[in-house]
Amino acid sequence: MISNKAKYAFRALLAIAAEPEGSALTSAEIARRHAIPHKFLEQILLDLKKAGVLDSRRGKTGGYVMLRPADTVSFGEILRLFEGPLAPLPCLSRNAYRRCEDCESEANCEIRREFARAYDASRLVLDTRTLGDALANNPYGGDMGHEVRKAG
Amino acid sequence: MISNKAKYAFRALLAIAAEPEGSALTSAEIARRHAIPHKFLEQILLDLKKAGVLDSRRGKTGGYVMLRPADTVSFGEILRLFEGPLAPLPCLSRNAYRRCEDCESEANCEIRREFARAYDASRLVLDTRTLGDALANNPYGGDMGHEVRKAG
DNA sequence: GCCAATCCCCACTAAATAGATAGAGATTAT
DNA sequence: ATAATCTCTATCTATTTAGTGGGGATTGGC
Repeated sequence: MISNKAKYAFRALLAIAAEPEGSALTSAEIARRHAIPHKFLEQILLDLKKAGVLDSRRGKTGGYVMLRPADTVSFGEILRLFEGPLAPLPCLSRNAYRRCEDCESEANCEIRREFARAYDASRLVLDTRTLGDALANNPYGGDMGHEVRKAG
Repeated sequence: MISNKAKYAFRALLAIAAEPEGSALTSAEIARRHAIPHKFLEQILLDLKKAGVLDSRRGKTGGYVMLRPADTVSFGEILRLFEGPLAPLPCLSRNAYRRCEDCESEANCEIRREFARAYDASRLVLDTRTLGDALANNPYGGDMGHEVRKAG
């Protein structure tokens, strides 16, 4: 199960990305819409800003906007930001590799071999699908050009 | 990342399943071989017994044996036993479904839709591959008949 | 019958993580 | 000025993880 924090992050990002270009969304409004504790959400949005995903404006007409286009932000990237490595074993993480202390031989480790298969399968999805894909309501992830939302 | 507990469970199961039929393996021996804290491992083996995966004999010649054949025990089953539902969201778990409290419509939830894709991919692997497959060192999971170990 | 080895059961603890809550400071439009 | 917003730091509580520890029950060998 993913954490509430990560789920809140996705809810917020999808709301911000769905906003018309140039128009900012406040943390209070996002919190209200999705019943997210406001101060908790502020921390999350701040993390997303520090990670270079969001930009923000302060003051009366402030709020958050996407810094990068929604179709360049993958689900895997956001998940890693809030949950740490996605790999089921430290010895399978490319980004945060650590050897299992009790492992005699990675090449012969049955656990590693089987989990690598599961991890590869889910990573392929998570690192491929983007916020843009999700908003486009496009089950097979084809190129949608400039379109953002396809009517149902 | 999976828990130590789950990892220990896999190490123990693979050791027990690799044993010749009818010969039992003691918790002390498994703990020694794989540097697992003994008392912690005992709890794990007991859980596996209660789940109907292992059987045990007490007393001087005691130890643990597989209750079910290794090729009927999937990685997903063991993982669920120690980690709870594998689904990334409660609303995606078949076995332990719970509605997301803040969700207005599951059918229209972008987060649910995307995570379903990732979950399907990894579940397909975890619920298909068995301890037997892993021990057979058989990367593509074909039928190995009665063979348990294929020489390298 | 006794002993030692083993599994079985239950209680407890220490550290880390999740999920917030709180308060004050910085910036900006009006 | 002021009110609304983002920004930063600290703190708190509950849960989970990863064990540890002390016995009790069962069994085989003597």
